[in-house]
Amino acid sequence: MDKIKKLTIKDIATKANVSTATVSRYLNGQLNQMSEKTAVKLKKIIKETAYVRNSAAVQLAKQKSNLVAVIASNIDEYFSSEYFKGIVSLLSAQNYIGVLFDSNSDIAVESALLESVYNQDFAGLILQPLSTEPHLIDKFTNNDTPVVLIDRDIGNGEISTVTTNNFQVTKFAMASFLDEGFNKVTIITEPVNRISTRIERIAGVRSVFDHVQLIEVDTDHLDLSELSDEIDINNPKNLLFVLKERLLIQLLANTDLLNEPTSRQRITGFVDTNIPRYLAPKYKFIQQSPYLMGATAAEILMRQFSEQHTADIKQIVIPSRFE
Amino acid sequence: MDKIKKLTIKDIATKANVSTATVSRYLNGQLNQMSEKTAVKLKKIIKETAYVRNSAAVQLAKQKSNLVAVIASNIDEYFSSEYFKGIVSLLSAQNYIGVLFDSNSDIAVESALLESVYNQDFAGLILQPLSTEPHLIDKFTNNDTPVVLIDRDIGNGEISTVTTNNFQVTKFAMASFLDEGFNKVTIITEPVNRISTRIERIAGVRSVFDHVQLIEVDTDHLDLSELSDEIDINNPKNLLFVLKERLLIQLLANTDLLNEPTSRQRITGFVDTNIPRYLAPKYKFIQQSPYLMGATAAEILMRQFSEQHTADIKQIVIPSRFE
DNA sequence: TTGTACGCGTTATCAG
DNA sequence: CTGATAACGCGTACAA
Repeated sequence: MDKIKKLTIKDIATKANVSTATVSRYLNGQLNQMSEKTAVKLKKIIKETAYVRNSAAVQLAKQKSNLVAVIASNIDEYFSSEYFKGIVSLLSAQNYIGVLFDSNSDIAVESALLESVYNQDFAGLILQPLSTEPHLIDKFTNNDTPVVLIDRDIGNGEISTVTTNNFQVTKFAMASFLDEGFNKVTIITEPVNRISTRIERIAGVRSVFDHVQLIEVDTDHLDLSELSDEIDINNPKNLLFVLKERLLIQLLANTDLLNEPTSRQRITGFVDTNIPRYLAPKYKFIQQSPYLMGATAAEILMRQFSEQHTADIKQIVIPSRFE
Repeated sequence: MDKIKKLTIKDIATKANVSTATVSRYLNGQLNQMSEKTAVKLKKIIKETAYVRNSAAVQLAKQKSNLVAVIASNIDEYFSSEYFKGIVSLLSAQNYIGVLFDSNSDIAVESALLESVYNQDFAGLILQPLSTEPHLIDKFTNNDTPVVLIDRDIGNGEISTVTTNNFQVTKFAMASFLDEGFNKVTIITEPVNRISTRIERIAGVRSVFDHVQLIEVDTDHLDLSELSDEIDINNPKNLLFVLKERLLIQLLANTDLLNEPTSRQRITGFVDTNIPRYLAPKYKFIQQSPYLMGATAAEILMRQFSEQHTADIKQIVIPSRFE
């Protein structure tokens, strides 16, 4: 039951008959600054002793942690956990740790989290933004802390961003439905606010259809009967386009649209999981690639760690599929 | 665009005309060790300057971080994100940070994560275990790092654990179905292995029904037609009991059980979200309280932070509801 | 190529 | 009640 005394860089230095500075150089990959003999010796000893650096000390000396903050707008959603997985898989390969925070779709929470993250010297930040206030992020960039936005844009071109082709893929899908004879689209979404994904998707619909109805609902307090009153359900040329999977599932499960005599697909939307396909195997939906989006965001972030003056801002688009 | 120089404890001490030691005491809440006057003065200055401690320095000095590792067996599941939320809500109130890791249902990954977490001096660990090897956890307890298990037990009574009443609630639900005239149960689950939740649920079924069929499937590669061949689907007295929500949804969406002429509920299971209820509004399912489980685990963990020799091991049970 | 000495911000100890 | 000072473990000028 004894506490295991952890080795320090000093112990390693002593064992190897070199100075701590040399060990430190080895640990930081500055192998060209020492004889090959020394490097080999250190490699052996470190392996044998299973020595690991004390990350607190590293952090204190370097004035940066190995923590990357990831602020999701809602971690309940499959989309979030999936892109978080993508982020973590890349980060951990470079010994960074992804820390997941949840702004819970609440701008005040987001603001508090950003403040807290800022104060903790995180090495970087990946943010799925709620607000469009760039000044919240300026603190980080002024502090040389790289920031990457994911999923949503905030409209200033200063920050690297990973999104999907919301407008294009929506337009593509809508064009397909137009061909099938639809003449009206009812969009069902959570409140649009200034959320770029929703704005772009709606624009995608409007670029194809003239007759567009927009219904904003609250997922947690959805009144289906109230909703169906608003929808022109008996018009077979009215397409339902649902921007959020949970809403889509609820509608698929509770309307008769699935068992239409015409058996024509009259409802579609953005999906994250396979569940909508269980419910309607022959329907086509728009599917994103959250894992890839996360991995990409992490990659961009880490590139900014190494490059000195993070000159090139990148707007990366990971396309979605309509299928 | 200037870098903002962060204040140090030294700066505060100078401004207040006291020593750094005094400031440190104030920061640690040792208010009885100083005059009220000093305390008031410090409070004012710290508020005005918006000073925050450098957590790396704290960590180095205390030899413990403010990070709590949370290792989930699969973060894709709603159950995980929900209990993680519960954990975070309690931790953050005490300035601890929850770090989410995903063992991805892979014992090798779990083992590697534990090793990595151990080396990073996390303040504590909340683990949803895959393996039942206690020696993986001994390292932590030997090191005075508190550990709490969540959802699943590993069978040695040495570690605090938060679970639900898998056996009891299953038994209760089964008794209700027995009353309705069922005489056989088909359990559909992912491979049982040594996972305590699954074992207990199966035992709950067996405590009520004599005729029990067990089918182990792989969620990601589920062949529905193959499955229905195995099930005695035409026997109206055969109940389907599904241990995993994703499987349950898939079955609900793809079988005709929902539209039985008898309109009797012939399928049930454990659920995490409302989705199964969308599909079958009148059915009864077993619902856990993951958020509460997480909050409870965090509370136990934090109690172990303060108490010296974490004497009392607790086995907490958060009951599930059949409704 | 290698070593020394100091800085990083905080806490703990011991002396007043 | 308060202060001085030695750790804590590592990175990095600067020196050799």
